Amino acid sequence: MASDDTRPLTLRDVSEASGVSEMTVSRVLRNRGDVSTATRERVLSAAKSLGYVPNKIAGALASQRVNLVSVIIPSLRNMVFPEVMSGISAVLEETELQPVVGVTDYLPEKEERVLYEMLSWRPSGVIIAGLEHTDASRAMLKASGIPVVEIMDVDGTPIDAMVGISHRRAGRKMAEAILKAGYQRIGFLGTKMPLDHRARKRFEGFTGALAKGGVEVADQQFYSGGSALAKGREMTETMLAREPDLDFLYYSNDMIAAGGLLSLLEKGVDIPNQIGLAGFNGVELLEGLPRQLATMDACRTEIGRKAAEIISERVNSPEADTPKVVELTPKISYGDTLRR
Amino acid sequence: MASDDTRPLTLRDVSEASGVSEMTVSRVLRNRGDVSTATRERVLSAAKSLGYVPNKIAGALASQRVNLVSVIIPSLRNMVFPEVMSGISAVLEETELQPVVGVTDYLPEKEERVLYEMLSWRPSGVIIAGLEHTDASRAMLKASGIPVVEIMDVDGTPIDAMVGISHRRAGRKMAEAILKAGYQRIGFLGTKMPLDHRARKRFEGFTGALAKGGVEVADQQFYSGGSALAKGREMTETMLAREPDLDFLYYSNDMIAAGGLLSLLEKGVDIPNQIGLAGFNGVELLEGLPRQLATMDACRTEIGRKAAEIISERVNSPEADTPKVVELTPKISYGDTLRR
DNA sequence: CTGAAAGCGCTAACAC
DNA sequence: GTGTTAGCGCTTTCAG
Repeated sequence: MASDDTRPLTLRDVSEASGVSEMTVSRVLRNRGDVSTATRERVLSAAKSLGYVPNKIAGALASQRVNLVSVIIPSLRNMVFPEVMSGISAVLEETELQPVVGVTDYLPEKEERVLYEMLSWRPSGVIIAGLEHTDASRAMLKASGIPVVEIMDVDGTPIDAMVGISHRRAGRKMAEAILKAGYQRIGFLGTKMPLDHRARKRFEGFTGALAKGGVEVADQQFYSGGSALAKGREMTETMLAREPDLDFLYYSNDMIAAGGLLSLLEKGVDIPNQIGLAGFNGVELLEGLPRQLATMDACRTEIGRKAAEIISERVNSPEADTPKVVELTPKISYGDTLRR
Repeated sequence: MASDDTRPLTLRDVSEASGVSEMTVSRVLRNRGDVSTATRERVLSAAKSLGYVPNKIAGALASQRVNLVSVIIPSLRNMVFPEVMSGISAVLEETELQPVVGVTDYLPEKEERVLYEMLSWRPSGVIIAGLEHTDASRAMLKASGIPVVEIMDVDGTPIDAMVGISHRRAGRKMAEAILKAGYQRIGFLGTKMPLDHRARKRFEGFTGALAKGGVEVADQQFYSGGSALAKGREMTETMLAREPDLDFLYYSNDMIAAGGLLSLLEKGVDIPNQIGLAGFNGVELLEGLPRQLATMDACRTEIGRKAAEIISERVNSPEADTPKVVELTPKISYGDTLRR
C-alpha cells in the first residue's frame, strides 16, 4: 500500500507493476472490452497492492464525459432540500451518475456564481431549484447543451424541463378548504417574500382564492431568520394580540405553524374550532406534535426522483423524448387543526 | 451568447474572436501575470459575448491543482451536518477552495466508495466525519498525500488531524450534572448504536460516570428510523409504562428528547421535579419548545470552521504547522428540565 | 507584456 | 484479447 509518496500513482505505475500495457490496465479498471481473466487478475491485484486510485480528471478530459449531475439548491438547512436530495440520490445510485450539490443561500448572484463553477466541470446535467434565475444564469444553462431540470415549481416557463407542484394552485386549494370549513377571519404568517418565490406564489394563490370567496386576509406578518419554531410562536402571539378575533392562521411553512400550534395549545385555545391552523410541506417532524397539523405535501422526494429520472434518461439516450413539464399534485391533509 | 451548439466553447474560440493568443486569454481569465488593460478588455468582452465557461477539467489536469475539498458526512437529514457544513462553507468562501459533499448513510462500505470517488477527483483536502473507517478507507486517506481532518470526535487517534469534542467526556459530564442534582433512577433512550459511534461513546461515558456515583442505568431503549419526535414520544411512554418510578431520562439527541418532553407535559408530569430530562446537541429547534430542554452544545459550526481553517492553511503552506488535535468543549445548558 | 512548444494522465480508434 | 498512436483543453515554462 506504500507508494513513492512524492507523486500520485498513475496508470503507468500499474502497467509497469503488472507488466500489462496501460491501455489494457485502463480497460480492466473500467470493465470495458474483453480482457482475459488472467490478465484482469494480474492488473487488479497490482492496482490494489499499489493503492492506485484512478485520476478522473484525466479520464474525463480524454473521454469528454463527466458522470456528475449538478444539483443547485437554496439551502441545506431547510429540511425540504435534503429530502429532495434523497430522491435524487436514490435514483442516481442505480446509474453511473453522481449528484454534486451547490448551495445558493437564496441569492440570485450566488446562484450565478455557483452555476458557473459547476458548469466549468462540464457535468452531464443540471437540476436546479426554482424557475427564477438571472439572465446570465439562464444564458449559461441554455448554452451548456446539457439537460436542465428546474424543480419545485411549475408556475412559469422552464429553460428545458421542469418538475414540481404549482404553488399558486396549492395556495388556492388551501384557501378553498378553509373557506369551505367556514372560517372567515384569516391571518397569514410567512417568510419575507422577495427571497422565496414559491412562498410568494402560494400567497398569491391563497389571497386570490379568498377574494373569489369575498374574503380578504385580515392580517399578515412576515419574518426572516431565527429559529422557525420560536418565530412561529412569537408571530402568532403578536398577531392574536393585534387581531384577537381571527379564526384561522395560515403559515407559509410547517415549522412556524408548529410553533403557533404549541403556543395556542398552551393558552388553551380550542383548535380547530376557536382557531384553525394550517402549514405547508408535510415535514416528518409534524408526526410527533400534540395535534396533527393541517398541511399540504410538497412531494419533495418525488420531485427529486422524477428530476433525476429525466436527467438519467436524457444522458443515456440524448434523443429520448422525456417530458418537459411534470406537475405533481400536492395532497392536503386536514389533520386535527382544520375542520372538514 | 449563441454558440456553435454542437461543441462547447474553448479557449481557442475566445482567442480567435479576440485576436489574442490562447495563452494570453488564459492569463486574463485567471488574473495571472501582467496583461495590458487594452487586451484584457478585448479578451473579457469576447469571452462574455461568446458565453465562454472555462473547462476546469482541462485546467486541473494541466495545472495539477484542484481547488476542491471533499467533505464526507453520514447524512444530510440529521440537522447536525448541515450546520457543520455552514461552518466549513463560511471559512472556505474566503479562499479559493470549494467544498464538495459526499454522504455515507452511516455505512462504512459506502463511505469507502464515496471516498474512492472523491479522491479520484484529486481534491486538495478531505474533511471526514468520525474516526472509525474501514482499513481500505484509512489506507486511501494516508496514501492520498493531502491534508485530512477527521471531525466531530476526538476520542481516538486521527489519521492526520482531528477536530471535535470528546463524546465520552460529554456523556460523563451530563451524568455528573444529573447525579449532582439528586436524580437516582435514570433511563437512557437512544439510537441503535452500531451505526453511531459518537452516541455510543456518549453512552459509555455516561454509564461510566454513573457507575462511579454508584448508580446504574435503570432502563434503556434504542430505536432506528422514523420521525425522531414521534419516536421520542413513543419510547418515553413505553419506558415509563415499564419503569414508572424513573426520575430522569437521558436522550441521545434533542429531537427524541423534545418528543419525550411534549409527551410528559401533556400528561401533566412535573418537570424537572418529578422527572428530569436532557438531550444532546443544542439544535436550534429547541428554542420554540414549551420548556427549554437541558442539552449540551456539540460545537457543530465551530468544528466546521476549525477543520476548514486547517485544510486551508495546509493547502496554502504545506509546511504549516497546524494542530493535529483540536478538542472543543461542549457547554451544558440546564434549561428548564434539569435541576441545578 | 506576449507567444510557442510541450505535456498533464487518461481513453478513442484503430491496428495487430 | 492486446498494443499503439493521437489527442482531450488547458497551463507550465521558457523565449522573445
